[in-house]
Amino acid sequence: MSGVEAHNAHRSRRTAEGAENYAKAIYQLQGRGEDAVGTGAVAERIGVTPASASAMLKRLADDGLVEHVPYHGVRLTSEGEQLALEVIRHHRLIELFLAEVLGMPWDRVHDEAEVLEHHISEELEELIASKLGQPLRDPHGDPIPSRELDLAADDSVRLSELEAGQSGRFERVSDRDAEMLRYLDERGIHPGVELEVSRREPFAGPMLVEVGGVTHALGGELIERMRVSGVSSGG
Amino acid sequence: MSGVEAHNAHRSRRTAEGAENYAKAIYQLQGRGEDAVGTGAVAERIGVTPASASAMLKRLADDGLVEHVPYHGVRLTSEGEQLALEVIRHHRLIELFLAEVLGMPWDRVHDEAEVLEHHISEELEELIASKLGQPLRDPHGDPIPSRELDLAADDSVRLSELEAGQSGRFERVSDRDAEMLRYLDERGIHPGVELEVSRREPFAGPMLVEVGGVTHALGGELIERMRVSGVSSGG
DNA sequence: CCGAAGAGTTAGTCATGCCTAAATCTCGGT
DNA sequence: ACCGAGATTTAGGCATGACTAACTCTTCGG
Repeated sequence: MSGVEAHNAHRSRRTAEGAENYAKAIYQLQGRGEDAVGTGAVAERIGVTPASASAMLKRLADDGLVEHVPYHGVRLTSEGEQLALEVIRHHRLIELFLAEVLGMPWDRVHDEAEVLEHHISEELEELIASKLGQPLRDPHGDPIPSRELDLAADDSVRLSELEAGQSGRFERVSDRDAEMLRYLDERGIHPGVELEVSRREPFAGPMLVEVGGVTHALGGELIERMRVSGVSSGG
Repeated sequence: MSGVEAHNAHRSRRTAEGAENYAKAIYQLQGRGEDAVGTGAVAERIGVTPASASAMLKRLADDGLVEHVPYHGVRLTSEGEQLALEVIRHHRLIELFLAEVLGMPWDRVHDEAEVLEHHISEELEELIASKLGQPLRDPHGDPIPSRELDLAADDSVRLSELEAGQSGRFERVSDRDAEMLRYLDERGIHPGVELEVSRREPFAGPMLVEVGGVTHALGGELIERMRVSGVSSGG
């Protein structure tokens, strides 16, 4: 009996795992856009039917995590945003921890973190963060929210937006596609490396990008997902 | 969609968290005794009402994890025992990992492991085991089942069974009582230390035990829970 | 400005687990 | 052999979260 209460009294009222996942999904779908997020988009992101998402969004609204205008989508409340950032902090700390401390390949840390992010205590979160030296970025270059849940502003642009001749630092790439991560890993293309666009082939052709003296032909999907900062023209 | 399937295809058919907890509880209640375990005992261990346990035990029986004779208790099938050992392996590896690698105090690793044991992948289990050098015991001295789920036989006896004058090696202590662990920790009494029984006070009085040149008066509850191996008489 | 396509919601189920209350079984003692 | 105490199970609910099928709302094209 007492064990159950103690467990549920994690912070104030235990947040269900489902709520955490939805908050995170909505946060990431909102991105920098101000618009409300549609039920269908959330459903697709989570991997459930729109009907399921609709029911869940209503619950989240009841819990004060989102504002829901029926038929017009949801927007996170600040409470919901806090929750999302907490989960994202967990996720990225765990990813980095698995990669750095346990040597798990960076294309596999995502799935593991996706589960564990909901199950670590505040204490373990802090121990992990300390062990890693309060890191600012995860293995894919995504910024890690601070303990106070502040997230570094991101001034990166899509690699696809660069013109031939421009160069910059490879900043980050989505962690959700393991294939893509393996592809980049095999070519030694990691966040932090400098790269320069040699040429852009027309008709949705590949972008020729020079990294460490080697030129790679990167496809359209990839250069949409890769983000670059500190872009400078010419060379 | 694909994400959900991949996640559920953990091994063959995903084992629910509840089943894992019940299997573990039943395993530990069975101990070396051959008798079936009663519904009430399981309920108490898990921290639910007997009604809840009864319903759950029926489900476990349907899933082939236990044999359930209504009104006469349950016994793990070998499948159920495998599941229990798998969870126990996770639990103890995680406890040791938290203590060794992250420096979490040994009186707090239990609660964290209790949650995480259900959520680590086989791959992470193996990475942790490798990092720790395929360890044989957790921080409380409990043996860790091997990857093949073999568990070292335990020839330890309760400290309470020792007579004055006998000595032995403190082998293990239950991880379930954080108070007790803190108490022992403060006195430098850890698994592995040699100890000798100086005297036994009558009328449920304390046992006077010498550890590293210091004599401690240990209460009845404690010496019931502490286990000792390599007992030798006289000195 | 109306009607259909498509997005979103409601209705009705299911599975997992827990609860209380009420029934039922077992077993020891007379 | 029976009775009652105590253990156990059944009955009926609730919460979380997902599904299908059916209904409704919004919006866009003609």
